[in-house]
Amino acid sequence: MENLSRNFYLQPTQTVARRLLGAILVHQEPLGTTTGMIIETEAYDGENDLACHARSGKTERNQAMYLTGGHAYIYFTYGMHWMFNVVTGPQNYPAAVLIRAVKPIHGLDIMRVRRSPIEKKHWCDGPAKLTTAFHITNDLYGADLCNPASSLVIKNGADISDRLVRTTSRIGIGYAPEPWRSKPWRFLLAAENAPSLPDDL
DNA sequence: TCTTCGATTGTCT
DNA sequence: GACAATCGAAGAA
Repeated sequence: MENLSRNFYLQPTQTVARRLLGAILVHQEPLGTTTGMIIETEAYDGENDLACHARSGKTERNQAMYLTGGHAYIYFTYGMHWMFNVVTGPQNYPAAVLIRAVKPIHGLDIMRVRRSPIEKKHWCDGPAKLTTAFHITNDLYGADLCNPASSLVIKNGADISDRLVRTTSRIGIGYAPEPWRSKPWRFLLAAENAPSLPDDL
């Protein structure tokens, strides 16, 4: 199973968001390795997208969005939650895909400790939930997901057919004006539709 | 199952 | 000083 390539992340943001469905998020930690299949994403596409954090230009917080595709953009919000995004597109084009949900595969014992007493089906079904279960924090800000030596990578997973994918408008961006608020840039795969995996992870 | 609401702090205006 | 790419508990139905 191979890491997704740099070229993969240089595709248009919406394409990357759609194609990340079925891919495998892998975090190697001292305690062990946690993995999960990505089942929900959102695309944020450049300074012209008024729902994107880069809408007001480059700041200290969002500078990672200006890196070349394939890096991690991580930020803190609502006073208590970490969010994990994957930067897309060429350098200096601020776009990213928010990873909103994954289906846990490996490292379940580690996740159980972190997410207890919540029941398993809710361990990773929200963007701040999966960062807790996978222990993704600001330490990984700007990390290169294409570097094989990186502790956080995304691997090629299952090919997801269009009939299993739903799109909706993005969540939590009520401040954004139209047409951005209604752009169908959220991509979902129902957890029960997520294919099972080869067991060579 | 659905809806409401409090928690809590970094970042930008 | 306002507010945020949210979560989870609690209460209603």
